[in-house]
Amino acid sequence: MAYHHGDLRRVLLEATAEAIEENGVAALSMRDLARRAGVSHAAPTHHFGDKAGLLTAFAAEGYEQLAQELAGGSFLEMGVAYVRFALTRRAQFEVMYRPDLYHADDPALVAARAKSAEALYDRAEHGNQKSAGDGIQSDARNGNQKDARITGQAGWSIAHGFATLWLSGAFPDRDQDPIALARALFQELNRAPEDLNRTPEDVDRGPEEPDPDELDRDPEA
Amino acid sequence: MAYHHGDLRRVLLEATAEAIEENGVAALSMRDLARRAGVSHAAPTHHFGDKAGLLTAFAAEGYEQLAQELAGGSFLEMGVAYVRFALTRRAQFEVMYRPDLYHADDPALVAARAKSAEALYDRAEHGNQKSAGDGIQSDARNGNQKDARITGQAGWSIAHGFATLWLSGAFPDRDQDPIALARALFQELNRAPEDLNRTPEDVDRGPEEPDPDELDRDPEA
DNA sequence: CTCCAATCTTGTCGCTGTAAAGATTGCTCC
DNA sequence: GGAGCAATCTTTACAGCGACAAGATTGGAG
Repeated sequence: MAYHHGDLRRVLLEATAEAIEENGVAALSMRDLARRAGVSHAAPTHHFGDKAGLLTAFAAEGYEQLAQELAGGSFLEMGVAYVRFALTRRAQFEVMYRPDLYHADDPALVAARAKSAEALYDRAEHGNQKSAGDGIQSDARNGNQKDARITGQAGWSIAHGFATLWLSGAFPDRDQDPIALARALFQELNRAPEDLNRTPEDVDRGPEEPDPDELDRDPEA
Repeated sequence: MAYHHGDLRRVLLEATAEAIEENGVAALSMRDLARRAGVSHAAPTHHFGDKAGLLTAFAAEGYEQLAQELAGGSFLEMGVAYVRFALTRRAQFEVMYRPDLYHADDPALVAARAKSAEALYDRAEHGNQKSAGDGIQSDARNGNQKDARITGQAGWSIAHGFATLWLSGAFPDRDQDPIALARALFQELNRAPEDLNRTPEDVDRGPEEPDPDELDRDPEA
């Protein structure tokens, strides 16, 4: 174990995920990470400045990974991918949404976070290419960007809420497949939003001409 | 500041909320609470055993309060009440859903948590008395308890997800009224679930006779 | 009035994060 | 190839933390 470890930074980030998954983020300790990496207790500080710095890098990496896994697929599949990410990369997920743990204004982190948020809203806005009947659909048909954001935030909320509730053990069906349950919950999202009486501010937002690439409205039911 | 403080336990619980709202739960310190209460550093331990014990009592109190604020009102209003609770009693809310911070098997806490969960599911099951057209409705019309649980979990998820995302600053519209935004998101929940093709296991769950107290199905759209 | 149990204090221990200063190494430039 | 330099890691030190043990103080029951 020489002075130059090779890629201590990377090793520490992986040890972070490991440690959090084992003992929770509250019990995370820099010195424990150093021990796991076989390095002196002050070595981690050199790479990340302080504990918040470590978690900043950890969260930023998480946002990058999330943005990547969110790319492609329908709106519904994006929700599924969101939940899958939360359950698979549990440690990253838990840190990402606890901004009191890291430097929330770090440029790299802000950029990564914006990237994944963009994926979320983009899908809500540009609609759902291939899953007519999936349960989650976009509001792009009326070209209303505000509705798209509402749709995106609703989908984000239900996916995020399910993931956190599941992870915290709040749901009773612990033996069930969480992904299947998540799909069932997504079905509860609006499928026929044309009966939503929109508020006046929504309407004057733009002309209501139907979208040319409207292809996800199926006449069933 | 005599030996018998009066109601140190209560004072400490209130100081806990204060400290968490100021510096986040990660920075919470028993010794700081003692300082706030004007008491020696070991006094809190006597009342709660350890830090996890303090947070156990704190979370249990939170679940009690939540159950209380969830009582009464429509299914939609319950969602609103949930969000309002999360934003108002932020410290309690943050601790409640971090079971790694407290003794999750504590009897008092388990009871309190069950009480609020019961309120959630009950409303989903027994339906929505007064808000036909509110956007969230129960599935009780087909007497299917599984659907009711799905409905309840979907509502819980979207409310919980919105609350946590809002609190973590994930949404861009920080200036907007969060309660109004929450209402808008709840509108995205299913209003016409009769077009949901239910799976076979759902169907054989019981006879499909319509509920006698069916009163929230409006024929619009 | 006495005694006891509840309450709070004091002192101590090992652990933590952070900072400062020193040791070792690899790389660059001459 | 050798000097110097910057990056990397170690060592040492310190204050704050949670937890424990032992002692001081108090209110109330008998």
